Amino acid sequence: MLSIYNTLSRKKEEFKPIDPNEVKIYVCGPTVYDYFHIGNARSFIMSDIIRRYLEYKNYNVKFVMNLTDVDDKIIKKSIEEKRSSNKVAEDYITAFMEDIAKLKIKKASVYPKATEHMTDIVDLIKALESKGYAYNIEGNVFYDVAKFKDYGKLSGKKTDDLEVGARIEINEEKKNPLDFSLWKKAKEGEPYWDSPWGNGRPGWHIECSAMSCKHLGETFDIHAGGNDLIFPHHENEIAQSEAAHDKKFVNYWIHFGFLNINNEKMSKSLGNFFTAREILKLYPAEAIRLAFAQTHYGGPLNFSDDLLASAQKGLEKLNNLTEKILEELKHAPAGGVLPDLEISEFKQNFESAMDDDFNTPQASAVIFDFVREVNKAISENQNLGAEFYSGLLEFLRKTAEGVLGILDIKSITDKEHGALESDLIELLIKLRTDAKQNKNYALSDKIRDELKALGVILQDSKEKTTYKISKN
RNA sequence: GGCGCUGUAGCCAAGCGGUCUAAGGCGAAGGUCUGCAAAACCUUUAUUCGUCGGUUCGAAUCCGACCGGCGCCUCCA
Repeated sequence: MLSIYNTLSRKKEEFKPIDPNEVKIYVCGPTVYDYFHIGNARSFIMSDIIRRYLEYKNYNVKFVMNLTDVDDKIIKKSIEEKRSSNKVAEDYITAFMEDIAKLKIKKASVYPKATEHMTDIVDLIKALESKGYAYNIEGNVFYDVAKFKDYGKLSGKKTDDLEVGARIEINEEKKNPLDFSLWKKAKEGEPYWDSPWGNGRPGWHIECSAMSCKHLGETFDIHAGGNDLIFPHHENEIAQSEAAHDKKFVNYWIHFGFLNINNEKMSKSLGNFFTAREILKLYPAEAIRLAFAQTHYGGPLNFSDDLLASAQKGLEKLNNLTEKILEELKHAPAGGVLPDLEISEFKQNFESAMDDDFNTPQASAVIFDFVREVNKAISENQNLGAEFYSGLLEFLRKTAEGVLGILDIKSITDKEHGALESDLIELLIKLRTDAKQNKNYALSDKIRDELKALGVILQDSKEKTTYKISKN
């Protein structure tokens, strides 16, 4: 049984999708005015793991991530760079897709863009207006927060408290400082769309309400995003969608903790960020994913080089074992020995960890327990059967690779060199082994050193010498 | 001021009433293997969970106070 911590109730709840076979998820995607940073990547990666686990559990997952491609920041950037805001958005969408792919994040079912949903957005605002939740002041349309009695139910805020403590700039036009823009009147030089209130563009919050409804329906299962979106963004989405449709908007709200740097939130405005692409030049996606998976998604995580370095180090263990399994699978006899190791137990532990509000730290601990126990079994037994090894591989394929995305079996299979190269290396190893047997250590060490200089690392074990290509 | 998160070994981090003399990763120390080395693998590594009280047969886990870190209330994943 899967349980999920729901921000709405502040409790773990049993997960029951509306349709028993299909899960509908909406995750707030990027505003495409820049490369996304590694803190944003945490939300994307964690929502990817959630999605993958639901698929592991045989749900059909409809996963929607919006792209905000019209916004103040994009306009600002387009002015700075003297090119159309369309072009700015387009370029960063391309970059976004590249980075997402490098992080091994599965593609969403749909990436709806705000600019392609103007009709839906306008219709939604019209519906709110006709129900008395919106008011128009000279082409600027605002949501009337006072009309929505449940306002604050997600963030736990009371409108009174907000009014007292808020640092909201008083806008003379608005009835209430909490009211937010649904439609912004176009200013000189800005992109605009036609609407019943005149030329303008949508506010940020309404996009998500309109697009989630369009692609997932008026009520759907899971809505996820960063902690900082709880208020006001998600609160406003609820206000818009529930006021317009008179039904519950979302059943489960999931929020991700921040990635901090020196215990401070990583953010564009503080300037203390690294882009995901920078980090991807230093570490493989698997290391980044493991580093994130080793902390629960809801808590804060302090980002550092050390964090990624130790994750990468840990990953080598997993890769070594996988490599060993693949190697053994080539020779292992059918019907060989089956050691006393219950793969099903690890599978069960993995599932119960993930079932408990996606406890990825526990789940990755299960993977490492598995690695240790398998290594032990391999060293204690001889002549292990092919059936055993393929069972191991199957487990890793489904869990470490399939759900957590911390293993890439194919990259281990595809050695980065051709058949000729591997034959030549094998030849040198053979010559070195002969030299060793003749106790010509000067020569054997020379071969080892020269190969190392070329990035080929030899590893002697009892029966044979193997090699590894080190990536520079 | 309001709302929320958080404090567990040298570092990162699960656990949230008994199976905890507390997972897992990094690091460190031993060991196996080896001509040597490297790698790999194995083993060990917190009687203790910010502090002080309380509840309980029993608390890292619940309650209270205090101390410390962070975030949201303005765009932000």
